[in-house]
Amino acid sequence: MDSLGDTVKKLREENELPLRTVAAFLDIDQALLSKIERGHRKPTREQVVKLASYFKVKENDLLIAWLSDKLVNELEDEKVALKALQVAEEKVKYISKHKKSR
Amino acid sequence: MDSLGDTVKKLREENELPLRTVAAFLDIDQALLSKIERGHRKPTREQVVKLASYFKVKENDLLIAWLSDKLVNELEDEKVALKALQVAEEKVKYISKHKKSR
DNA sequence: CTATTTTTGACAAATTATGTCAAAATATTA
DNA sequence: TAATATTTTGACATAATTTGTCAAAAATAG
Repeated sequence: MDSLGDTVKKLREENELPLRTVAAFLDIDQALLSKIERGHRKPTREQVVKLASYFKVKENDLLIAWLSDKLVNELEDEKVALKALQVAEEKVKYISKHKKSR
Repeated sequence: MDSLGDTVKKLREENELPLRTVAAFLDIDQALLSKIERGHRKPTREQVVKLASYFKVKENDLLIAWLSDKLVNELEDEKVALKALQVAEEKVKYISKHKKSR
């Protein structure tokens, strides 16, 4: 049940890299990367993509972790969170079934 | 598979009210309500709550429609949308099982 | 045709997200 | 322990997005 931040921190530590190095690759301040790892800030999509290529892990895996974090975050303390997720799932299925071209 | 906007529009038309009236109750410009009904703008949580009480429908039903719209919107064109929703569901379940007080 | 209602698009104001900096806290190692 | 390197924090600036208004155009009703 890892958040994206946990995953990134693990990857960075496995590779024994300081924040500085990875942050430089992402072209952001190391303070920001620290916050991202601890879940105090949300990275951008581009940053997630860059991280996947940097650590050579599947882009989709990181994107799923990132998106699901965002969804959870959006639902915060809503009591109907689960129901909303289920309805959203139906809607997404419906849309993907009915979408033309786009 | 109705969006919140569709639901609100139906409710308003069933009650044969002009945008003007409902918008006045919400204390917003009617143009904004028009956009909300057509899904071109997202209402705030407070507005959704007000709408539920105005039309005397279950607050939770509108909130679920509103939240699921937001989630779908956030997932937009992501190919991993469904997976992300499923992971988010697991995370929400996990959190609600482990949350203390809050 | 005239009135009313709805929709649209450009714009302003407010809010939230993203990033930096410098200092404080923590960990490492000489 | 002292010195150095790393990480974390919080205040702040900037950028981006959201939320709302206004006025005019389009659509609908009478």
